[in-house]
Amino acid sequence: MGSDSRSDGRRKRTFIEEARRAQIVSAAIGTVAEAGYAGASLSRIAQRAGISKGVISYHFSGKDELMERAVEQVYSDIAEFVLPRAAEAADERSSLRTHILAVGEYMRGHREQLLALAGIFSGTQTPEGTPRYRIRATESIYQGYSELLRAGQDRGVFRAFDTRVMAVSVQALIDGMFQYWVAYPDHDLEAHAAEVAELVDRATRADSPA
Amino acid sequence: MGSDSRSDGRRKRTFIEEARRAQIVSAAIGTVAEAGYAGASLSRIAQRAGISKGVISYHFSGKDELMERAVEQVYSDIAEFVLPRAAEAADERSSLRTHILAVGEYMRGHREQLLALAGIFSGTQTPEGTPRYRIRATESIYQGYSELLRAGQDRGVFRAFDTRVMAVSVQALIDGMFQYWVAYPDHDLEAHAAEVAELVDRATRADSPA
Amino acid sequence: MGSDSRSDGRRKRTFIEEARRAQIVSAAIGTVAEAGYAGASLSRIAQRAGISKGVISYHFSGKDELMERAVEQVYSDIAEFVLPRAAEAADERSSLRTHILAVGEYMRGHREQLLALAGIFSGTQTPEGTPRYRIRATESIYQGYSELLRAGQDRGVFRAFDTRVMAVSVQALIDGMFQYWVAYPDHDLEAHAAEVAELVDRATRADSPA
Amino acid sequence: MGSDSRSDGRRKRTFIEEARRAQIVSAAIGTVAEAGYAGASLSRIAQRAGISKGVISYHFSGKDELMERAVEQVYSDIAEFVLPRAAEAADERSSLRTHILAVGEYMRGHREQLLALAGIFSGTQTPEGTPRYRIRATESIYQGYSELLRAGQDRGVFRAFDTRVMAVSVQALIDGMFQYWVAYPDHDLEAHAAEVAELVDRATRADSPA
DNA sequence: GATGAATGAGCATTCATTCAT
DNA sequence: CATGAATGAATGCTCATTCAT
Repeated sequence: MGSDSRSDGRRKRTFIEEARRAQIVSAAIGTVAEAGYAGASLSRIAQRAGISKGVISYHFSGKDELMERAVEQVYSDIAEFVLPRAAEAADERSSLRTHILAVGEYMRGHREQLLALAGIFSGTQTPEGTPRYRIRATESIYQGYSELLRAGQDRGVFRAFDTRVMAVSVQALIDGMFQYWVAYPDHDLEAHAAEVAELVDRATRADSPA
Repeated sequence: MGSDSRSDGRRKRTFIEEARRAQIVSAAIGTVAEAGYAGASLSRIAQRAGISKGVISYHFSGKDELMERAVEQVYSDIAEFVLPRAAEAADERSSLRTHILAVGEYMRGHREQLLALAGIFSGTQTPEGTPRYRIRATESIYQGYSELLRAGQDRGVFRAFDTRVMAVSVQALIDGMFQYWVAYPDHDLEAHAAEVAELVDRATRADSPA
Repeated sequence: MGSDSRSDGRRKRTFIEEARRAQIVSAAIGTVAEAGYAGASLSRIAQRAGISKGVISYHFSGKDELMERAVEQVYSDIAEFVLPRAAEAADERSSLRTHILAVGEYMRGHREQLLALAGIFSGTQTPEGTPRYRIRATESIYQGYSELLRAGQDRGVFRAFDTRVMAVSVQALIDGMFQYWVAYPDHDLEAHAAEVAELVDRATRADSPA
Repeated sequence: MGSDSRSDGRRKRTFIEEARRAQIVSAAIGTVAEAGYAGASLSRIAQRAGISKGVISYHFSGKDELMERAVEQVYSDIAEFVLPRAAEAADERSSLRTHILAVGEYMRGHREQLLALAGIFSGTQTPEGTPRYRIRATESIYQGYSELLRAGQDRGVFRAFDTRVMAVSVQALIDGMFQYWVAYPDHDLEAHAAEVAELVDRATRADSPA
């Protein structure tokens, strides 16, 4: 450690070390998606990555850290897909709608990643102590929505409501859509997303045309 | 078996057997709420119930059956609380709002039960194969909402929308409310429920004042 | 106990008690034949007999005694079938041959009993201490053959050989025939028995036609 | 797996892995011989080997595989002892006799191994379904004898008989000899083997001195 | 006589983790 | 950097047996 440590507590990593980590995280995502969190033992993940079990322990402090990184990975992939699309929207109403539709679109093309996300969230849930990293992850989502909603309220596009609760609700609707799609894979995700977008629009917009 | 079996496949149970089963289910709920699904080993449940591990195996075919019964227990308790209240509502709009508020109210008084429910759902989730009993449980909820929504549509109280998607969405909003409350126990559940009720009302009602 | 005890240590048994015991022994035989010794738990045996587990414990000192009685039962059934037939034989050579053929014949009609016998012998085998009752059971068979063989030797029908070893060998040939039939149920038991009878005859008879 | 697998399905094994496996198999043999199959739990075997229980699971897929390997070990040891001796025999009659005597001789020096063999055979016996590996093991013995017997018949050394039945019978006589010796450890194995060899010779040889 | 409820030891197995090489 | 060998605790479950009713 010593000279390799940084002020933020993270070691400097070589390029090939990062590549190994990415490879392992990817194998972890695939394994959780395929076998569920309970079935995703380190040896199974190692097997899928074509490496030895010890390598995982070498690169990650433990299973927890690995799963945390997997969650981060998926979240950042989603954000990378959704945010640019939402940014193009004309106003907040349109942006909110676009968010929802874009997430639905992303889901359709990345079932495995979403499955892994859900699996990890489920598997690591321990009541009276929602894992730190999970709070961190969802918190940033809530704040993104909250800011959007408040901006819309300020500009008179949205009605008055508790932005925090509304942010939680939007995310809940998206989660619910995903969960339903997991249980019923043939479900029409696009139509569902459109219906949810409409629902949210009606629930949030200023009672306009008085 | 033989002469003890019934046409519905359930054995006749003595009073004291039912009492034991109820006691064990209750211990299971408490343990899952406290330690999460992963931490709710049979021995821990037995310990909490003050009985020997074997007793659980004696009364239940396995951990799966026990957890299934726990879910059933919680669901029927919720229904017992919510349904009578919703039944008194004047019309479907009011009934829907009452549903949401009543569930919120129930949650406040039964955190442990809800925690257990969430823990069991999380812990038994296996991708590509949502457990039969879980589908059964949620399905009945979806159908309840769907019927209410359709009735409201027929009577002109609700606008046109996909009742299935809306049912899933209402349930998702409630789940989200609960999850948020789990992460932030000091959160104002009552206000949250009211906000959700308002959200749903706006999203579903016929655009009356045209 | 007291006044009910007898000099030989066995209690006097009522008629219905004997009936129960016979019923349980029969269920034990059927269960071992069907599920193997390992699969023949007391509860399974009780289930097959249509009684409660406790009844077995009430009538037998334990699983060991029950299995012992089952072995006795099968042995005495076999003897009842074989001995009269062998008794009609003209001389010892003929009697020995008849023994072998009769046992083969009995096997064909009582696969279940033999299966149970083999299962119990297998399941209760503990090296460095062949169970007492098993020694007793086989010992009486060995002695039966030994007497027959010695009588034949005395009368010049059989050649000189160690009668004990020969007795063990005859029984081994029969056991082997049975084991083979278990592994290959379509095997022709009658032909096998005839071949074994011929084998034994050649191995034992006085080298007469010098 | 992947790159470590071979066309025959067996992984390449390091020297030290083979050593551990051999050590564990040896401990398994000793434990079964001493405590019987039922008493040979993995923890007892591990204890005897002076290792942790997990090591067994690490090297073998389960108890079944371990026991299978133990059987293979004993069989190959016996074959290594018996076959060279039998190969020196002048003709088939002599070879058959030598087989029997050599097996008897081997038994005297390897009681533990034979005890284990018998224990495993007994313990894994399940009616209506003799374990695959056991059939394979005995089948190869039967075929060995069958070939020898047929060769002898072809050369006129042996009389006409069903070679399969005779092979089964020879093996049964050897098994019987062993079982008797287990029950009566002081029994004269050498004399017994000689008597069996004589028995078999008389039963099989061409009725020469016509 | 009979029952069903309860016990508790024992089982095979899985797994995250550690460590010498 | 990477490996495979080893650990040992923990899990769900089975079962013969006991005992109050």
